[in-house]
Amino acid sequence: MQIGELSDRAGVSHRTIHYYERLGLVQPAEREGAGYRYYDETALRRLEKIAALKRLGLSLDEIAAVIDLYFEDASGIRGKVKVLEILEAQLTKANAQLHELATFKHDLENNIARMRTLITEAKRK
Amino acid sequence: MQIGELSDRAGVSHRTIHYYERLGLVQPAEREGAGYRYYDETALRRLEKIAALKRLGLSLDEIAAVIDLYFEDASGIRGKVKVLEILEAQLTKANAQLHELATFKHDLENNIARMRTLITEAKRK
DNA sequence: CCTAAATCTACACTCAACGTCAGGTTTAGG
DNA sequence: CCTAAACCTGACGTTGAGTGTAGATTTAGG
Repeated sequence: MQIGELSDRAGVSHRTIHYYERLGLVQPAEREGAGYRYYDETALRRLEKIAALKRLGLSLDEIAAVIDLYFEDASGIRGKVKVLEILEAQLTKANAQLHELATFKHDLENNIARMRTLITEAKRK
Repeated sequence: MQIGELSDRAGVSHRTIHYYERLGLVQPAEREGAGYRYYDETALRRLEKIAALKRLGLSLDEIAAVIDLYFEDASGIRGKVKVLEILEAQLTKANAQLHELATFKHDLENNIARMRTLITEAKRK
């Protein structure tokens, strides 16, 4: 698959893929002859994973630090202790975020109920 | 309280507070005489709320759209239907995010366990 | 009263994460 | 064989969220 199809399927622009490539986030499986990039399915899965991690608020740099965990053979991971530290830091962050998100959701639901009441009252008047 | 104390207590720079003011996120309680900004405790609470919403991934624009819900008298909120739409969209987003975050946390825990095993093995060898 | 610390405005700069544009090459289909 | 569509690189532009700096003013403490 070429970059056009990949970008369509992943829902990102080809320039974004180029950019991610420079950051080491995705690499084409092949680059023969004229220099066209050819990708396999794992590239798509990587882009989807990147999108998911972005939604959680990770920067592209942070993503670069962990993305290989999802795709590389476990035994091939270098600097395991370092990676472990990153993961544990992220876990702590994730827990805090879960807590905040739950609170936020609760507040939202309260506010929505409040808004509904106000709107109904305003209409009745 | 002046901007220096506020920025210290909120853990943001005074430049950031100026910036937030331009976006309508915080306003000084008073601006008498020489133009110095004087804040009350609610300003601090607003800054803390802003930080919390940022941690959830809201942009400053999105925050501007809802921050008043937390501080303004409910009956004073203009454009209630609009606000309701924003809130409901955010609730949907929050639910999706909760789900993703839970998955992410689960993956993290698995990966941490995996790293631990690999490190232990490497040491024993 | 005087000076150092705090504050003011305004403009410029940074950084991440892209998008746009220009000019050139390559490939697939009629 | 030819041309439109897809691709390439490189340079520059943009947006969001600030940070830095300069020059002027103000205020508080000795």
